[in-house]
Amino acid sequence: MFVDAPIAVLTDEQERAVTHDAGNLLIVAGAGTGKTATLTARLAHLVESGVDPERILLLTFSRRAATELIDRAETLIGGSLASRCWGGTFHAVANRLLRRYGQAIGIAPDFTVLDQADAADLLALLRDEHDGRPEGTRRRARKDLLTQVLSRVINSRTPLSEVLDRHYPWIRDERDDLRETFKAYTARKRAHHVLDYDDLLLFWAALHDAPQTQALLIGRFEHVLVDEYQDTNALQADLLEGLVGTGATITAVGDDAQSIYGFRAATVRNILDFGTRFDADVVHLTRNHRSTPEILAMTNAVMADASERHEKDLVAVRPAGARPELVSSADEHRQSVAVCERILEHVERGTPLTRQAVLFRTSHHSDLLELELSARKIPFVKFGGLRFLEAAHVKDLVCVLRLVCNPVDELAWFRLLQRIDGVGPARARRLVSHLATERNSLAAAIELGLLPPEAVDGTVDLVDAIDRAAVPGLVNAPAAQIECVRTWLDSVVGVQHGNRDARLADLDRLQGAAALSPSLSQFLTDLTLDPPASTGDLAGTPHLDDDHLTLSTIHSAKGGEWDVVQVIHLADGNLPSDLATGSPEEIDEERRLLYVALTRARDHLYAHAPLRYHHRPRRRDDAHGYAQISRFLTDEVRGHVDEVAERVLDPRADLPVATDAVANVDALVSSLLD
DNA sequence: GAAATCATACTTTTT
DNA sequence: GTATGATTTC
Repeated sequence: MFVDAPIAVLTDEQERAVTHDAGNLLIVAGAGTGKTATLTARLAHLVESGVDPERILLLTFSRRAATELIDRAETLIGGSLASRCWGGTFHAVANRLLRRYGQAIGIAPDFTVLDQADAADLLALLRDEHDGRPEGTRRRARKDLLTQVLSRVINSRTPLSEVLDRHYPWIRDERDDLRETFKAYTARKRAHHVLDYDDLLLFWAALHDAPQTQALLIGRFEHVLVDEYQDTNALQADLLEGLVGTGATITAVGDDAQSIYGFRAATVRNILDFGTRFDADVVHLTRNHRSTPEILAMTNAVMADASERHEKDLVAVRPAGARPELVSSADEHRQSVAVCERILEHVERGTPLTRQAVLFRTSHHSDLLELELSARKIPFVKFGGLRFLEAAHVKDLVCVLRLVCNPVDELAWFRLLQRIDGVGPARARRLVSHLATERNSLAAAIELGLLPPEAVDGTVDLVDAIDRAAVPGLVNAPAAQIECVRTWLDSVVGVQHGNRDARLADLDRLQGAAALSPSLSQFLTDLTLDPPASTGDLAGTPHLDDDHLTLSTIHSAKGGEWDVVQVIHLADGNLPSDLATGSPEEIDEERRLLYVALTRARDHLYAHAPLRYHHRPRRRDDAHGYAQISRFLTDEVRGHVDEVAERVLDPRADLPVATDAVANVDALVSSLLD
């Protein structure tokens, strides 16, 4: 996916960044200016100049990005030196540090990590426990929202009431309930040695704050390299400050024009303030080595309209190429056809599928295209969007496995017990508190009448399965452990939501992936901290050898580049998404999103705009689904593209013909004549 | 207290 | 079109 050729010879501006040796450094690297090459070279440079790789920390946005950086640095300097340096996401690194040093601040090393869905479940559970049923018929915030609110409070370090006012005004009057729920949630997590994503960062910060652990960490990392700095949040910036406090030198790389994670409380302030806050030198990379001048002219024009000014335009260094095309199609279906035709054209002209990508704002934007691709037998791998982990059957498997590792995992019990006929939320809750206090006393629970008779068998089967998988002999054989619980699991899979066969296949794939893990708990942690990013990730390697096209959300395409890029659904409501047009800031972020998408292209860029949507009229006053072309494609921008109408347009010709209309009129007339 | 039915926000991007 | 929560039913 990341195919950019390393730049053999560094430019002057890159060279300065690579060899900088006077404290903290900020590299403002515009799109395609050789950011990865520069970071790689700097890593290699550090190692060659004698820094112990063990004392280098690479903070990236995904584990994939970290391993790629390390691999490339290795090829530069040879040997396996670089493989010893630390790398990964903020969360993954926090996880490692806390397992090693957490004990000193009261974190048991065997904590489990809650993913967002778990956190939401727990919050909902506690809210119900706490305020029982609220008076009146008032409708409460849904549980996903609870995690969002709390997470924003923590990551942006902003008080609850302010977060509510600014971002969630419609649930402002639930503030008191929310506060109580959040407190109970925190207490419960602490009591059960469970950390959520935000806790990982908070406790990492605590490692810096506590004198004992800070002493341990002094000198632990000499150099910290942070990628995609524009997408970090306030809490993460504080973490860097903590690292500086232990003697680390920071190199941050980012581009304020590519900041697209505001919804996760990321703030451009981080990159804007870095220079002063960390007393850092700033180097700008402005020469774009990736795209043709024609493509750059268009992307520069898109950013020119941003309400917030950014660095000056990028300068192209590549020779002239083809102008980007703005392709309008009659509707979504024609758009898919147009995309496929261009893909095949480029394949014929010598660009393999792996060097082509189709990008879009939201995951389901590719639904129709996926059908068309399958029909034409064009292989693809999709990145981003609904994750594997969120599917009910996968969560079920994960919960059983968590119980194998930790028999008192309340959340897991709570979820699984409800899979059993005759057990709902109320019985599940009572059983959970029983099982959590008196381990393994299922028999006692049955005697106490906590289970209705018809549910006994299913529950016994579940407990047996877990016991079988938890025998000491299997501890280092995750796949075998999964096998033990499969019989029970397979009996409940798909009962609620159907689609049984596909779900069983998913479980098979997970089992295959688990076989590669050293232990079950390691497998589970990896799964939550570094979930499979693409549909192909778990399918095993054969998939990846094949020539395949990349489909990706724009968010997941960050950092990637392809020879041919097609961006689809450039219509108002889709990009900008109509869910994100509430404030000027949000619209600006949507614009940057488009900018990120367009700047992924090296040689050929196509922007697709369907003019009509059959399925979903975006607005009531637009009942026929006619679309406005994205507001970001202004006349100025369109001056830099060739406009292609996929087909002579008379959208009305596509309206379904009401075959009985004439007959109805005739019937009416004849009835009047009677 | 579980299961079935109903009503109504909400619909995205990810560690 | 969907998923979650509230309500009613068994």
